[in-house]
Amino acid sequence: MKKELSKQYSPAEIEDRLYAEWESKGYFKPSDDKEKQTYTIVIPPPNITGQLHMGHALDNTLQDILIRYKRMKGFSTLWVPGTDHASIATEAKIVEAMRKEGLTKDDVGREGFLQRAWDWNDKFGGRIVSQLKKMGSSCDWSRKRFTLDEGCSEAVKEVFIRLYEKGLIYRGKRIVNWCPKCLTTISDAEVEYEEQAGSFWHLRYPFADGSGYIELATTRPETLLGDTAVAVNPHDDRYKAVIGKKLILPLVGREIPVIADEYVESDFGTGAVKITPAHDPNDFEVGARHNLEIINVFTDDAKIVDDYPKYAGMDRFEARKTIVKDLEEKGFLVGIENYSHNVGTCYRCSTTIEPRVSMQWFVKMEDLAKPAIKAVKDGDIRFVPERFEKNYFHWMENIRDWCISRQLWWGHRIPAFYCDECNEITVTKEESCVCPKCGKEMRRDPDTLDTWFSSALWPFSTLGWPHDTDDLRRFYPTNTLVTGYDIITFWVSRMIFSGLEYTGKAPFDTVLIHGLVRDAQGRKMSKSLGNGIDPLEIIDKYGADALRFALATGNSPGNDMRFSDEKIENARNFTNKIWNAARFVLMNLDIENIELPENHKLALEDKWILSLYNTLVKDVTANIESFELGVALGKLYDFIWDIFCDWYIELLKPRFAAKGTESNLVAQNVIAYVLCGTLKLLHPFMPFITEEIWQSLPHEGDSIMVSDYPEYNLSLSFSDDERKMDMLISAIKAIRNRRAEMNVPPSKKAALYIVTNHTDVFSDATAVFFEKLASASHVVVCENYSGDDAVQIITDSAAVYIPLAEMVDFEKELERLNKEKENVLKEISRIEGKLSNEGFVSKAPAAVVDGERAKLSKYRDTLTGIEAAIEKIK
RNA sequence: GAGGGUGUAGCUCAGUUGGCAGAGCACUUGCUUGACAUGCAAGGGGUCGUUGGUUCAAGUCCAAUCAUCCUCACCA
Repeated sequence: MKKELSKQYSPAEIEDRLYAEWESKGYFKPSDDKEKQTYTIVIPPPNITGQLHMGHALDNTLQDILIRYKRMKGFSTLWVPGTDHASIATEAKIVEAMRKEGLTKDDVGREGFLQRAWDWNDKFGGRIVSQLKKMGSSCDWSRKRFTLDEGCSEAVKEVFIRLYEKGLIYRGKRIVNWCPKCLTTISDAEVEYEEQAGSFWHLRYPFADGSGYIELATTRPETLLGDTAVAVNPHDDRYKAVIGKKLILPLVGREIPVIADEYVESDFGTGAVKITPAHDPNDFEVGARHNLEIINVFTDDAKIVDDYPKYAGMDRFEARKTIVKDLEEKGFLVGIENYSHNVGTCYRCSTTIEPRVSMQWFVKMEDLAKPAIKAVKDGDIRFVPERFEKNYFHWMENIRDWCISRQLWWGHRIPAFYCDECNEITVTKEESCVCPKCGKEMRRDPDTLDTWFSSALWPFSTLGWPHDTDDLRRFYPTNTLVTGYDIITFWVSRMIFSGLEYTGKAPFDTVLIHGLVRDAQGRKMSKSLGNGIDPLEIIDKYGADALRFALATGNSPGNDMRFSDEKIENARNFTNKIWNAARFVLMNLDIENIELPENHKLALEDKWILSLYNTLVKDVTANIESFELGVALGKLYDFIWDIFCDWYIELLKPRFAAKGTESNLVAQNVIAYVLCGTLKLLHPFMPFITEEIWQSLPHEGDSIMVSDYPEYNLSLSFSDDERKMDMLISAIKAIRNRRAEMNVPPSKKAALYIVTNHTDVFSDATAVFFEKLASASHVVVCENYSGDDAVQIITDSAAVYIPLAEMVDFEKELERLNKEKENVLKEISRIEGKLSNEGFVSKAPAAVVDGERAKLSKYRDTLTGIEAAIEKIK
């Protein structure tokens, strides 16, 4: 049972071994007992393109804390793992890899391309899984899923068909965001706007009848080729007369009308706007209202189309220069103004988005959004912290239809078929079909679905939906969703409306939001900056527990955090501290079983540590229940380091030296009991080290991870003894303090005379503490001290005299005492002021008032002591 | 344009329901004290951004203001 432990903790030796044991024993799977209450988390599936980064490390640490806690609390827990095919990101990587081989998508064809994509998944999908295992994540790997596996694909088809039949999915010619590099549409949510310095070109368009010009301004002169009108505000007096007149489009020569539309703001620019329905979302709407022609001027990759021979094949930015030059030469350019404006870019490749009119599939959002808003308003789902509900509402209340078709191959192919003969559309789960009207073989839509369409179904598709499986009945709805604030709109909101629409239930009850992990300077970690930190390197160097500690401690929900060397070193030091505390305990342990502390004749310090431990159990439990994981971990840190190590272990050393005594036996039982319980409290946060130590201690059961979580126990609450121990501790600290002030080395032992009313506390039994911890040669508790030439240390419960007269400068000592007296008097008058305030005494809770009274009496005792000391010196 | 976050020790950040301001790192001093120098002990260092308000009591609640960061929308 007992092992020799090395002086320094070496995580590398134990982590992989323990993880393999846990997994092989099936601890990650839910309990077989189907009556047990369940607790379920689905993992935010990492993309198969990447490897684990610090964001994942944080996200999964938090999930593992929750799932391990609930497992120990007796829930049947399930953490469903999996990966996301990440259509656009993966496809871009494969295209890039092929480019290096000199190949294009068309060269290898759809089948060939998909083969490459699956190969990619085999190669990289598994890597992220092994990285999650390194973190200690207790996922049920037997239930691992992939957004593109058979089951998820079936769920996607089912949803598509249901929505189509309900009229909530439609196909339409709309203006969409087109990425000319990725060669696909992207949704509104996937567009990132960035401020760019640009120009405002003032142009003039001549009237067809030769009666002068109308002046307008544009940031995109190259789209002039597709202009089909110029719009003004109907109430703009400057232009009322010209509404309906024709203009000649410069360079092109086409006749276009002047139209009136409320969209135009009279006081912006010249009050006249060129309208290009094919290449601007607002213009598209104006065009629709006025029945304007839609003239597309760009190819897929944003080059000018062949219809304009002079510019054909030019890139849009090159065309801009040429067109501006031509306009200038022909006298249509009035001037150029510097102008900074927001430009939409692709969230994957940062290429400037080209709005483009095309036939796409959309999800009609209005009806889906309403119940999703209600579920959060009603509290069926809550966000932690709550403030993110506002973001959610804002997004949901202003939602526009969701463009779901993507011109990509890697993804769920849209289950729609078209008849080239009679234009019939059929939506079906089948892989091919013939036209129900004319019997001709139908052509399948070549496009795939937005990758978020499948991740929106993740909480239930992973459990077997649309089939009514055991897992779905047992584990759905899930409980907590843990994710970063950056994907609330992309993912969380879509899971909520999807869950409500297809299963009739909110997919989870709580959304725990965390922030970003930034570098030590507070910068976002990114590839381009090269400031990313690899969690696996950290694990190799410091261990997974240290990494988990560094990520979980001092972090509060929804807030960004910095990751730094100091933080991880502190975490590593903490693991080492725990290791050595355990090592000390084991060195002094010869009991085979830990007996409950109630059965023993407990010493003061035993009751004190048990009482503090008991409070810790209550606090940590409450903090975890309310998702204050950082606070809970902070309390564990303080208890282990400051209370357990720095005090209790030190207090016990004399008893451990006295082998074979009853007191020694009691000490063994109490310290083992407290250590064991504390390890359990810490286990969800730091699973490896706690398991390794727990296995070395006397224990029942096979693993700490399936042991019972400690419960608050009223019979371990000893408030009197806490107070008594505090008297001793503050006396010891005061003595140390004085000795340090006087530069007395610890090796210089001195006699202590303690004058006190609390002879039950300052007694023969506790004298040894002063010898061990306050450098006392011997301790005398007496009614009063009559010897002269002593250093006097006054606490609220005792006056301590150290005959060290030769080391003390009396004048300095008097000065110090007077200063201390002044401080105490200040405190006394502060509290007296408070207590003489009628409002405070009558309105504040009795406990607070009593607390103040007790403090006052302590300070008065201290004052008496100080005054006596001053008297003595004089 | 709309919404939100943050502002606490030199630095990075906690601070749960309002009840005497905390940690880590850094700094000063002293310690090879029988688990740990990845350690022990003692210490210095804060008008809790600013101004008002509510309250017996405000870092905490309210209002305003300054600084800073973010999200959403977007006017050509």
